[in-house]
Amino acid sequence: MKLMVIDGNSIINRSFYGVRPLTTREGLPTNAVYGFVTTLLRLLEEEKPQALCVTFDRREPTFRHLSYEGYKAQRKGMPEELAQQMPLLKELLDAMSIPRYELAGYEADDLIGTISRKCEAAGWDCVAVTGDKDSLQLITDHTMVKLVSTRMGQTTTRDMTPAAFTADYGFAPIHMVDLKALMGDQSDNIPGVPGVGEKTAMALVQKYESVAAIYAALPDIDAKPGVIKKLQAGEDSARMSYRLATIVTDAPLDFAPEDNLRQAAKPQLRDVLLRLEFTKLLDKLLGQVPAAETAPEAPAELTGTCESEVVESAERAEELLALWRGRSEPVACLALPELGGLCVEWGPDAAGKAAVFLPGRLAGYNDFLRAFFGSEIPKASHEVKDLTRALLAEGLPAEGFVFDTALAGYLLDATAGRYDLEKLAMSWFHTSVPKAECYLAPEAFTALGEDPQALGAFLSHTALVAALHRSMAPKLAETGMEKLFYEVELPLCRVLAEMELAGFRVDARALRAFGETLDEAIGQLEQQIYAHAGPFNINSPKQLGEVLFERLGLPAQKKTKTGWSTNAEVLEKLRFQHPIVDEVLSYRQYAKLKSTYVDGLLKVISPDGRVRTSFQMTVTATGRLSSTEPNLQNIPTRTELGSELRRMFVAGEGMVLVDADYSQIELRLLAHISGDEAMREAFLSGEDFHTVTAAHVFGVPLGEVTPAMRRAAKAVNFGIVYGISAFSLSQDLGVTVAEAKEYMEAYFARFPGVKHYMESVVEKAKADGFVETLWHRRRSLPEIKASNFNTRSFGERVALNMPIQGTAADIIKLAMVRVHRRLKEENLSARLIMQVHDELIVECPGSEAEQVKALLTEEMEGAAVLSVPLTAEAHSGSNWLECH
DNA sequence: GTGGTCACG
DNA sequence: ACGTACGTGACCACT
Repeated sequence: MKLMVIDGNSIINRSFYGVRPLTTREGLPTNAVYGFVTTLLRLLEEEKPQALCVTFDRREPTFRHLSYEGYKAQRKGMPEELAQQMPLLKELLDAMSIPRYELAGYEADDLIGTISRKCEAAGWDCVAVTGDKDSLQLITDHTMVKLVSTRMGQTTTRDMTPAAFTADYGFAPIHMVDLKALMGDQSDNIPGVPGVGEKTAMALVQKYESVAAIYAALPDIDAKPGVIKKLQAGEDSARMSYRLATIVTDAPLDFAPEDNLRQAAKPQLRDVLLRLEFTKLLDKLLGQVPAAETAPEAPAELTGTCESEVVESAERAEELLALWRGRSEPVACLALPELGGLCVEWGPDAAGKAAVFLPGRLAGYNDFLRAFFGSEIPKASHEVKDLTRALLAEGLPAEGFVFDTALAGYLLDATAGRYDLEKLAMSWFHTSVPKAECYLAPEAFTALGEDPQALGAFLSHTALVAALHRSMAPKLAETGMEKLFYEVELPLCRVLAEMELAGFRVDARALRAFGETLDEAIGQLEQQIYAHAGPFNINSPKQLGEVLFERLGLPAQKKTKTGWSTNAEVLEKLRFQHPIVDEVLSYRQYAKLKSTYVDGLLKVISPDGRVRTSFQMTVTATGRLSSTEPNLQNIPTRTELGSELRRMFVAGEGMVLVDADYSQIELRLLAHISGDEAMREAFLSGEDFHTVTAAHVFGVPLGEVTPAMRRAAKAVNFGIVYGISAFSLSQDLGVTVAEAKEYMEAYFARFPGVKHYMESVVEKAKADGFVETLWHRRRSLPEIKASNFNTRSFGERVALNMPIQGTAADIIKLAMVRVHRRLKEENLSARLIMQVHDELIVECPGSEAEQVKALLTEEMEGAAVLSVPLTAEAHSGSNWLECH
């Protein structure tokens, strides 16, 4: 029989430092528990013990403390994020029916020592799992130590048997104590013999085996005179260290190996795993329990109380529409891709009723959609922007959306990353729902009406939308985000849906021609580079690094995880050392333009000559939109060659583009939010802001500000918005850290309100655990309380940046809704087609250009009232380069 | 799938 | 002493 005993503290510690940070939706750290469980599962697989238990340290002073006060005095308390996870782990072990042992006054390894001896006495084998080399003294023919070590993120174990130990150390395991007694152990505060280190101690133990034998033979031992002297002087310390290093094997522990035989997990295991949000482990740990039995333990409104029907007659559909009209509570609705089916769930509060509408089963399906989505029946749905786009694409109306569970989930936790219904069920109700593939997989999708499982999944997701709405809506009110949600994000869905459908006209011919020019340049540069270094793949940072820094011997500047850094900043510094460097820089620039922009865009131009981006509303942590497939928010502008691409983005036939952008909105928000008088005046003066700042910081009149002074002031201005440090500023400006520090000090002296804002926002973030924008958009910030310096510093920079970047995002989103509304009200055929964070683009007939310019400026400037002017400038032109 | 690089605000 | 700007997405090489 075999028992495995795990050193709980040792393994959870390793997991904490070895596993990337993980938290639940509410910010509870779980990485150490996760690491522990995965390690445990692997060990069980490897050893297949019949019995299993875990030991823990107690905080109380140990037996060994009593004999030596300094013992472990230097051990630091565990970090808060780890301490929080200890009770979680214990709860999880209990749920898994794994016995755990702790005893006041004893450490985990004392308990392991005791347990291993009791196992042996009962005729059992014992496997002790720990990362602590101390325990190697416990190794016998029947006790093996599985030594866990973490190297470069990889956890490995070594089976230490008597043979393995002796091969490593050259003496028997029991003399590990003697080794420790001589060499000491910093981390355990065992002094050892002063002046005797690992080498000397190893040699002594290998020769004489024990401390007792060494001192018995002194001074006639085979060692240098100096060592003998140190041994003589350190005898007391050696004997005391011997006691300290000896693991207790007779702790008063009520233990019998057979009490630890593996047992079935307790029912609450499911709850514990759900609370920890260990979705992936759920299947593994609940093991062979059939799927039906692990079906969702849904909140009341999600369980079997839902009556459902597949609607098959126009009369019934009419009846239902009549029933829903005039409701104040929304119905929940979920549509299949391309409107291939619709499920509507309604009912008083919890008990739901649901109806499914399918094109194959309901004659007049399209008419029903038109009536349903053309009505004011209030609707809660999931990913309203996409549904709206699907409806509009079919020429159908899209009215009455009053809630979006994905969008609400995002506002309530902007860093969660995913907001699909499966994830929301987990994080909001700690329950699992069937996977969306159940009804989205091609087979299920086509046969939805005949497949009860697919239909059931579709229904339960719709019911989930209803349940989420009931839980989320009050939370939006509590957090002050109602206005942001109902007046900005939700109406924005319609605006973005229309923008995505509209697309942006691209001149494919010009683009192809540009591509050919680039190709020629790329080919030439390639030949020049090969002439210096022979052929290699210039696109491979690895090969390029080898060529530059090994073959050509250029001085390497920075390293990355995997090799030499070859980025533009590094190459810039090497430009004058070898002609190849400039060629590589040019090559990179051309290759980027060709592959990402020319080829990338050509691939996605629709037959009508337009590209259609997707705007993501639930991606960024600050509230900005993002743009994908293609990303139209990073079309080049900073270099002349790159900005040529903007010439290819053109207005449609007979149309023009009107582009309007906010002028320095983030710095204006800094002035507004911080309330700094001098900064506000700088904006009110109407002079160039960076120049005014420079005049203040350097104490010179406006007319005497040099370009270098302006550049420095500008860098500090942006630095403040990003959460500045003197180091980064110095890098940015190419000055010393000391000079950068001087700039910052001068800046803060002139703008004390900004300094005060920076301090108070960080302080408030620490108190609240989150930061927010003027419209109460929120970002939770568990990092700001972290014990790790870098993590915490990151949290502080985010605390400074998010309210500014996020408020700018709030404002332009509101402006988009306002612009959209005004364009409609004024019966213009102009339409919004792009947003790039502080810039909006409208496409309109040439005749509307002047009116649209005025309208854009007015609605953008009027979107917020700040204590400084908020200004936007509009230009028109036939392509993006011309109008920006 | 991850890391390096580079395009944008 | 720590190692540094904030927020994104696409492409390429390489595992």
